[in-house]
Amino acid sequence: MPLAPSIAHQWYDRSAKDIAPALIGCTLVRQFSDGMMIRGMIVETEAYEPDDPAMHAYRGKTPRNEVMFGPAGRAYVYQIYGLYHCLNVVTDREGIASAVLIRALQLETAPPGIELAATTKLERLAAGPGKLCRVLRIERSLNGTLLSSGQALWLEHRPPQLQQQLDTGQITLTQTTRIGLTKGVELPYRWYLSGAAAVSKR
DNA sequence: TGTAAGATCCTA
DNA sequence: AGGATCTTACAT
Repeated sequence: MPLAPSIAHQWYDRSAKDIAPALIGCTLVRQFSDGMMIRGMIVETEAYEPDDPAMHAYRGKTPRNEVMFGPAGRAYVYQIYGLYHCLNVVTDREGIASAVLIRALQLETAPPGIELAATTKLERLAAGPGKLCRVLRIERSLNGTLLSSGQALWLEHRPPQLQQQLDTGQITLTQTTRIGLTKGVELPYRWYLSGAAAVSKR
């Protein structure tokens, strides 16, 4: 089976609310310097738009958020609550701050070195933005990483079979409001794969 | 230089 | 419902 190419940077050059649902079903790949890989299917995303009060760049450019003003197809990684990291894909044209938060992954296999206790299901290991960054060892050093084959992180398109299931309605996406915010709470910018066990919250 | 809030997660 | 834990942004 040939290797799937990573998603090209031009693909991300649209608004976050267009990209967020399109990323559901795509595969996130984390590759380490020794060649080890962890792969998981994206099952939950949230969009953050320039005119969105919940967006980190709502009040302009700062050192933390400047990656979001750059070209699409890079990683925006920040630390939250002093304990966790969150991974975003930068979207839209250069100069427009816009990003998609990756909220949950369905891992393909248990990551090496992580023992699954009897009570810990694989589906819940990356069910949340902080949890998936912990499992994939994504931290602020990866902020600004180009999402491209051979880098530390990249994305691959939906497998044809999944695309067909979406086209025929066998599988559907749910669109709803975002989680954990105090601003922009009414905006319906969260999407998840209906019924997926790895979704953070239903 | 101080401080309040935060795109989370786990336990009780 | 509360706590862990610390960076960031903005006010003073």
